[in-house]
Amino acid sequence: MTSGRKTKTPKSPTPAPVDAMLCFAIYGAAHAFTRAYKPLLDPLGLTYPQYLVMLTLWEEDGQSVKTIGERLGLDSGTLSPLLKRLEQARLVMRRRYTQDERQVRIQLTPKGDALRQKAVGVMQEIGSATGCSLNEAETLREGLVDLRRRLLKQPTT
Amino acid sequence: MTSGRKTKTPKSPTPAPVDAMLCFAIYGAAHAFTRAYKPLLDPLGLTYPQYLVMLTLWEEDGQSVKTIGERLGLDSGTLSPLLKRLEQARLVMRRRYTQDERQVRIQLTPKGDALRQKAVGVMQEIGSATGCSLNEAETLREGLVDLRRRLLKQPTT
DNA sequence: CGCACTTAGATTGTGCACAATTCAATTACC
DNA sequence: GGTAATTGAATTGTGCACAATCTAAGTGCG
Repeated sequence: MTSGRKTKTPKSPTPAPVDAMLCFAIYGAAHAFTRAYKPLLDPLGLTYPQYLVMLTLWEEDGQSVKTIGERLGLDSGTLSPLLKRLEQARLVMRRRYTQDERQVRIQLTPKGDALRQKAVGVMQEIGSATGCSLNEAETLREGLVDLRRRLLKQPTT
Repeated sequence: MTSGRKTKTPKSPTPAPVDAMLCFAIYGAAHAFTRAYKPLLDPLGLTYPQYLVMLTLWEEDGQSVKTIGERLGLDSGTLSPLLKRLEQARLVMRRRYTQDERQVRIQLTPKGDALRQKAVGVMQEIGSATGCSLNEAETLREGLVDLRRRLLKQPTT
């Protein structure tokens, strides 16, 4: 309540900035996450988006590009070069399915699978960095997932 | 303790993915926001980060690049080209301060100031697209701001 | 078969994001 | 005054993100 923000330019209508503040907050939190992960991921040779892709593969190996894209909300234009870099780093292999040669199956190499061990430490450090209880984190997560679903549901009109 | 999430590949240790899920959620929500804004911002000729910069200028005109960067958490390497595009679009002007010529003062043009009117509509549409009550939005926002603060507070070791 | 249609990935072009570097202006200290 | 250190922007290089486009493989229907 109160919402005592000082507006310094009262000449034109500046509407209640609640939604603006929410978009600021998400924007800032997303970047903060990326920055917090960076020093932990650098020793592993992974960027943050690459780490997210590896997480999905550690959870289930051998997914197609499309499947990974659906989970992370990314398209092939983003994933193709990213997966190429992971392939160059010898963390994954890319093979066409024999039944349907349009699909590319992404599989962990032994090196990529082994990296999972180190990732465990990363997750723990981030967990402590957030300083959240599991309850807090889960509440926040649910709110975000909900928000995301609602935002994507709009056909834009 | 407990952390009863189902793991699909039990062969290697996949730790409780609570934090991983949170980082997924933030990542996804941030992208969802960008996508939700895109069709609304396209007619204005703004990208989402450009819109955020304009929001800060509508709130307070004549800020330096450094000030804008601190508010949004961006550095000059990101802002310089972005502000140049806004200048090319005749939405802002860039002038050096006379007292300290190292600083660049970003000022709205009449066109940039006028755009504020249309932005009001954008904010309202997004507000309804989220389908959140103001309370929900505010709770979520506070959680994110908190999280961000804690993440950034780590000196990384 | 032959043709339109759909789908999976890859490619191209624009723009954001940051680390590292460079440059100029200011400030501090002698 | 003169040199060193600091500060504000800009530049360069790498990588993410998406729209639009393209190719090739699969599918449907006559």
